[in-house]
Amino acid sequence: MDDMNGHGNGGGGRLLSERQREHPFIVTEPGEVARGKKNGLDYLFHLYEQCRDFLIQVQTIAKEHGEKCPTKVTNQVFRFAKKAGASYINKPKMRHYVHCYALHCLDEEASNALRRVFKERGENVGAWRHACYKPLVTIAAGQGWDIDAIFNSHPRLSIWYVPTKLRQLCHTERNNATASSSASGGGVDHLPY
Amino acid sequence: MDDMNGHGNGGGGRLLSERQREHPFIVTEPGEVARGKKNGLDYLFHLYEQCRDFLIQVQTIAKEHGEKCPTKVTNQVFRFAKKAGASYINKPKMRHYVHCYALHCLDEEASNALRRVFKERGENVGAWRHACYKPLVTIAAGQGWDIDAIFNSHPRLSIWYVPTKLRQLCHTERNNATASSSASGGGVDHLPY
DNA sequence: AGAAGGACCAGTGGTCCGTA
DNA sequence: AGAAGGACCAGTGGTCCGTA
Repeated sequence: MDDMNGHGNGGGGRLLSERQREHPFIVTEPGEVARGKKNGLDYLFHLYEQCRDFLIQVQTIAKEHGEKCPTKVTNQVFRFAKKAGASYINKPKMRHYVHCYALHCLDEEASNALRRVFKERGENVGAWRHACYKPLVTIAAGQGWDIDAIFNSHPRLSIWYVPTKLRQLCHTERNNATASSSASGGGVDHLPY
Repeated sequence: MDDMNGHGNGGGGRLLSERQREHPFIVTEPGEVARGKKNGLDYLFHLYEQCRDFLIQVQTIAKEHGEKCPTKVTNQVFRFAKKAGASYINKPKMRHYVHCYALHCLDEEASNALRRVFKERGENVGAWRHACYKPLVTIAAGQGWDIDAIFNSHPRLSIWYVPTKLRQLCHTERNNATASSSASGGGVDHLPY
C-alpha cells in the first residue's frame, strides 16, 4: 500500500472504511526517512514526480485518441491519479508546495541546505515552506524576473502552474529593485531619462 | 466606424440603439471587396489579425502587472476587444472560421485557389468553409498528423485553439491511412508484425 | 497550534439554437 | 434557406475553511 519504504500512510490492519488523512509533513534532511506518523520532504517531492508520470499517461492516451493533450498537471490528471489508486494525491496539497518543489528542481544544493537549516532549528513545515520563496525570487532576479520563463525552461517544472503568491512576490520585488536602481541612477525602468 | 474601406457594417445614419448584426460573409477572391450588404474573406482574415493585436495588448498589460499572461485568444481577449469598441468581434464567429484562417496562414496559394474556385461556382460561405478542411488534413498527413504542432509552429496561428472538428478529421484520417498501409504491408501502426 | 484536503466559486472553452 | 452571435453548460484553475 505504501508508495516507498518508510513513506506514506501505512495501510496496516486498518479497514478501508476508516482510511485516514495522510500523515503531516515534517522538515527532513535529504535522504532522511521521517519516523512516527510523519512524512518527509523526499516523499513530498516524490509525489510531484508521480504526478508527472500520471500526466505522461494522460498525454499518451489523449494522443492515441486524437484528443487535445494537456501540457500541465490539470484537474483531469488529478482525477486520473485518483482513479489509478493514488488517493494520497490531491490538488490543494500539490499546489500548496509547488514553489518548494521548484526550488528543489532549480537549485537542489540551496534546497538541501535550507532543509538542513530548518530541521536544525526545529522549524515546522509551514516555516520551511515560507522560507522557500526568497531564494526563488533571487533566482528570478538573475533571470530578468520572468518566473514563467524559469518554470517553462525546466522540463520537470514546466508542467506546473506558477503559484500566484510566487508570481506576486517576483512582481513586487522587481518594482522595488527598479525603484531603487532608478533612484540611484541605474535606470532599468521605462522612460529612464 | 468601418474598419477598412469597403468592409464592415456601415454606421451610416443608423442610431446606436438599432445597431445591426454584421453583414454575412460571401466568398470573394483575394483583393476583392464585397459589394452590397456583404463582407468579403479578406475582411474575415483581417479580423483574426485584429484579435492577435488585442491579444498582444492583453499580454503587455498582464506582464506590466505581473499577472499570468495568456498565450491564446481567450475569453479575456474577446472581452478586451469588445471593451475597446470592436463589437463586431465575438467568440463563436472567430471559432467558426479558425480552420479557414489556418489554411490561409499555412498555404496561402492553396487558400487563394480554393476561394477562386468556390467564387466561380457561386458557392455560399458554408460550402467554402467546409472545403477548407480537406487541404488541412492533407498538410497534416505530410507532418506526422500532428495538427497541434502545425498550429503551434506558425507564429500567427499558434494563438488559436485547434478546432475540435479539424482535430477529429485528422485523427480519423490517420487511422484510415494506417489501416490501409497496414493492409498493404506498410506497417506504420503499432505491433506491425 | 499546525496541517491535510473536500468542496466551493468565478470565470473558461466550447458551441447550440433562438434570432434576423 | 443560410448565417451571425447571445447565452448557456460542463468541467477548470484556484484556494478557502470546516475538519481532524
